[in-house]
Amino acid sequence: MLKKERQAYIVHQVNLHNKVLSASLSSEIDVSEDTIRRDLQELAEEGKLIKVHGGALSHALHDITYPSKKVYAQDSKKIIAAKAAKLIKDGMFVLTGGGTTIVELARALPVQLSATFISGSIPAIVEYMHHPNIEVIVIGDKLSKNSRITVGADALARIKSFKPDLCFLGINAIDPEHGITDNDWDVVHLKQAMINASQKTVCLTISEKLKSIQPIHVCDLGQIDILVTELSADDPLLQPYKNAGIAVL
Amino acid sequence: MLKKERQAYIVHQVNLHNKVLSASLSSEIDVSEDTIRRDLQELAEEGKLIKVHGGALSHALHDITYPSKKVYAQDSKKIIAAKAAKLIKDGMFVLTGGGTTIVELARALPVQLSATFISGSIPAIVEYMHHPNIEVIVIGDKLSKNSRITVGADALARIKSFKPDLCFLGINAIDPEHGITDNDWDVVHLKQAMINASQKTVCLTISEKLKSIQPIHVCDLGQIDILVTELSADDPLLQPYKNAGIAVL
DNA sequence: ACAATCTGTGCAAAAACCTGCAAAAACTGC
DNA sequence: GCAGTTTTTGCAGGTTTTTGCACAGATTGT
Repeated sequence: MLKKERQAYIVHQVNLHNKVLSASLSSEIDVSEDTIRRDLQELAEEGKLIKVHGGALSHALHDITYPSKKVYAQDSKKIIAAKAAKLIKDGMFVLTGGGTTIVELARALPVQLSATFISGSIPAIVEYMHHPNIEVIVIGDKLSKNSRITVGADALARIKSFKPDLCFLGINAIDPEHGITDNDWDVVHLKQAMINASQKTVCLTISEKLKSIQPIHVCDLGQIDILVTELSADDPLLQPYKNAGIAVL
Repeated sequence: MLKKERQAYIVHQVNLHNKVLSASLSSEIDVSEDTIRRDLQELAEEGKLIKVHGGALSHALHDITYPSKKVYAQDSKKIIAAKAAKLIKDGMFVLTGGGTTIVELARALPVQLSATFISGSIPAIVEYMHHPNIEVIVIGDKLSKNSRITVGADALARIKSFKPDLCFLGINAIDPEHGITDNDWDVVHLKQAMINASQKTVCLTISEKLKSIQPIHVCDLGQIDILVTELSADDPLLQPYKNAGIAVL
């Protein structure tokens, strides 16, 4: 990895998470902490960030206006993203849906990961675009404004033409009895196509949605392979899903 | 391998992957690293890429990671965008390419405009997404990181299936004699497909590029209908294009 | 206060770079 | 066609940059 590239990544991380730790950057990028420190120092001199003991902070954090446009339950989603990111290995083809959890997953991907991501979600694509070693394939079609994902016959047909290793879905409702449900007709079709195309399906959800139901049926529990929540794997809430044969992280 | 050919290959690699390493290029093309270094140096002087220790980076990476950096000649581009926006009427189907000028156009669209935009440029799509009355159709395919636009056979085929009223292209080089030229093989194909599909083609460019030439031919002047620059329509620089039958704004 | 962590400095090895040079290739004018 | 010139390329050398490590001093939290 080039020095400039590394520094660009650090700036990106700072802007994204408002803070970075020297130690975690060091292990992420796989260089010594000394190098990270030297990078932070240079970037601080250029005014790109603010260096503090143990890492660096973004300039925005020092601003008076700390906008509370926080994503709902963002902390939980970060935990989910970190767990899910570990499932992706170098060289994989990964299909992802939309939603804030998927965006968090995109942000949590390690720098050195070299994989191909297929998606129709514009916010997710924007995140993938920033990762140096990730190839992006955009699924085209009409853009649904509220979900910010492409939907329609074209998108469905294109998804069918792939055979990705993994598929990540952020889901709105899951229930041991009724399986996965949703409330948007187009998005339901998309999710079904994605599940059918993929070798393994991973569902991401915050625990709050673990026993909820929406009007449209997406698929039964049998069709999903892995469920990721912010809870620890032995939480009693997850037992019904383990009983259904789903691996729980 | 010819020198020009080699340099074109390097530029293409940079456009595609956002970075190149001197060492890997050297073994790929089978020339010494010194030669690669000299190439990178020349290309950097021409502004085609950014040379760094160990290789080179694309300009796009810098734009992405340092968003504070001003878009080149942004004031001129805002003027161009304002003029171009007037061409779009309610109900139209509009095909747009990529580039900062197109993004400015997207920002300059009036709120009440209700039209359908078709594009493969991610930054442009992000802008369209924010407009309440605009429908967006995304052209899918592999994402070229440098130009942040989808390129490939799929994108070309999809463009051919539309018959939009207008097509807006941000162009890198135009010349009264050689017409429109560019430097990225994939983008050239895209532009050609867009021009052929559309009923009318509108080219946006800052005056600085009015008499410049790039290595790959896109189309002749006869194929474009309207040229928009930041200059006033009676500027002598624009006379050759008016003589060629192009409407100038 | 003390232990753990983080920081700055100096140093050494590796990698990348620059300069000058010479051979080979391409071009030029005759 | 051919001698002379220019361009291109690889190589040898010496220089600079980058990076990891060691160690001593500073900072932090309990």
